[in-house]
Amino acid sequence: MATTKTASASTARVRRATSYDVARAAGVSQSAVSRCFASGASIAPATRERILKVATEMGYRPNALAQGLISGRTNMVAVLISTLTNLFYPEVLAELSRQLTERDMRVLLFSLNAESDVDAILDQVWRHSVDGVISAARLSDDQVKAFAGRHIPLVLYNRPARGGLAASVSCDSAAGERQLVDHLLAAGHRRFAVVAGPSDSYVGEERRRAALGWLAEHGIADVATVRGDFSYASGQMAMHALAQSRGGMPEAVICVNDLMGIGVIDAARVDLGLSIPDDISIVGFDGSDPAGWASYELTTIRQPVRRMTQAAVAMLAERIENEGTPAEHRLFEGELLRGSSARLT
Amino acid sequence: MATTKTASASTARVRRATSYDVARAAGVSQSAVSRCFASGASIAPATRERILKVATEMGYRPNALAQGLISGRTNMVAVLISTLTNLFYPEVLAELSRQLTERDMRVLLFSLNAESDVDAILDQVWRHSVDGVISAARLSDDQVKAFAGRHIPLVLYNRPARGGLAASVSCDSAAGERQLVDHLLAAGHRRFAVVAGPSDSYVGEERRRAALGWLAEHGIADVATVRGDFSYASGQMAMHALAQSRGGMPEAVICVNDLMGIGVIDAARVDLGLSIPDDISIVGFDGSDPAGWASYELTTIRQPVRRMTQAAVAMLAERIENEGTPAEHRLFEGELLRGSSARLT
DNA sequence: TTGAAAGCGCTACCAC
DNA sequence: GTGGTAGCGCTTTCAA
Repeated sequence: MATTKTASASTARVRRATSYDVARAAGVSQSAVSRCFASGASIAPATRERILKVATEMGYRPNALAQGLISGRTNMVAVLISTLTNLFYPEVLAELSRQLTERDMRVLLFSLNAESDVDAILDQVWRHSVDGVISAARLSDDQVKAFAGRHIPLVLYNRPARGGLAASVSCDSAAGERQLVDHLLAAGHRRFAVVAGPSDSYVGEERRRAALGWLAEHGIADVATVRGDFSYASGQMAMHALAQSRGGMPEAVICVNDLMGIGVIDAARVDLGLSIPDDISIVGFDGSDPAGWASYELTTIRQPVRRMTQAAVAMLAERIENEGTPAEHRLFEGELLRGSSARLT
Repeated sequence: MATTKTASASTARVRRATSYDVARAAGVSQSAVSRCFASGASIAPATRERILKVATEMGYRPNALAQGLISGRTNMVAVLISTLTNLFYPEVLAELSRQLTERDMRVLLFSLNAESDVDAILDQVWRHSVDGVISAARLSDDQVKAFAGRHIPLVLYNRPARGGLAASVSCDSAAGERQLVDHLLAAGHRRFAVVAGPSDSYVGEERRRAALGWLAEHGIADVATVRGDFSYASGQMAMHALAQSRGGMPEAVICVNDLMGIGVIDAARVDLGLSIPDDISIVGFDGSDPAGWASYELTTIRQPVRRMTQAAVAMLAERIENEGTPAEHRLFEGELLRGSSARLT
């Protein structure tokens, strides 16, 4: 009975059970096995039971690679995210992962840093046939266009696409900064400073412009601006720079993110011996956990991460189902968290 | 010349260029195209040039699904990680992503929370044919065994496998706690308290036992212990519990992670009006960024995340290349960061 | 060096 | 409801 084609047991590679193995063991066709694991396939309950039993015994699981290759759907979503060491992104990523898992999708993670070759990363995205992409990373217009060219749904997170090339969800920077500025104005502050982000950061610039714009509306045009890189240390440095500027110490400092706000608080209190908020008011943006810690109680705007993520995932899912879905931009308003880092009256 | 098989242009689905398309356009066989994108394949430089040129024009990229299906290698590594909202994991994840990318591997991310069905997640891992797995999440012995059964290399991060079932890298809890305890003893403290993690946390318990054990070695046996859940809020609550315990206020509080240490500091200073480190010394474990912030300057153990991750990735890569590589456990010593949250003399 | 041919494991479509 | 059959896009022999 032995055939020359039979590999000796000792050298046989360990191989996962395939639908053919299950079919043979259950005495059915391979198609039947396939239908067992499909959703709305027509199969007799009895047959189904039997096949599933055999499949379980053999530890059979459909091969996602083969499924993806033939069906054109991989149930994988690429998530592009920059600087995970930032306070805000880990929360976004955790939420994204949770929500995508809920919809039976997997996360192929690409975390970018300053040195990352974005085109090389996009190349990997193309090769892996992901069903869609959610990006919280900087993408050039050409890069965004490449998605459309390849018909891969793209949803941008906190960075609107110019020209409606992609869908997006974001937190309303203008509304947020208006709330913060109003809060500070109500407390009687008139001498402001802004701690901005790098000039190539979209959200950073948006928040900076929004704050300065709203201040200008209220007749406050002479606002000292210092740039940081969103980090704690850059917040500290910004505070020192403001303290030494010939304009004199501001009454209120508007930081475009929480982490720099925390750095500013520490520099003001620990290094400069200022009392907060008596000597100086400080506000941030994000609503990250540390902002709420008792040592800071930073007045800030809480981004509705959960709802934003929900929207991003829903929009992506819709575009995966319906290729034609037009670009859409959803703006969420953040909530003002009144901490004790800014004067109240 | 028209054939009945030709789909009309208007209804044709947008399709990625395949190696056949490139082959046809370049006037070579499909095999030649394949060899162009393989590493050590024999192909004439001239042919190669020509094919690559055509491929670029057509935007051709090898399909990772098909490659994985035929070659048995997907270049995907599953990363299992719990509670991304923790301070330490985002850093680990960022570093893992960076290092795996460097080795031309992709990260399939699975972020677990308390409600996650780990078996369902493992099921997805099996189906996606990943080349290996790095896990910083709780896995049962049976779950770890399942990897061996399926011949999928597994490296555990900060959680050794019982019985040498998997490779692992960890930070030496015992050595770390010894350093912390020695530091506190040198400052003259004799009344200690420990803020531990949940009893089902491996690292948490390891650190708790290490601290208590080393204290016992030094004749200090009566140590108040409070359990938290690694969160900031639980650190605050732990401090309040200690303050109200009939044993009286401890001189030194050992927290098994930084976040609880920070919570303890805030509760002690803000709520209880204690001065740190004059009234009480507090130490943590991890060496996360916030621990170094000027408001805290937490004395802690810095886990060498970079080296640990490097080791984890190297060990995984070796086991992917060589199936037989035996289990190995690499322990890294953390570095004591002397902050101002603990008395120095 | 090159091309032909045989799959990898599956879904989708077709008869029955 | 069920089984046969044709691919999905690629790597990998094996001859030429």
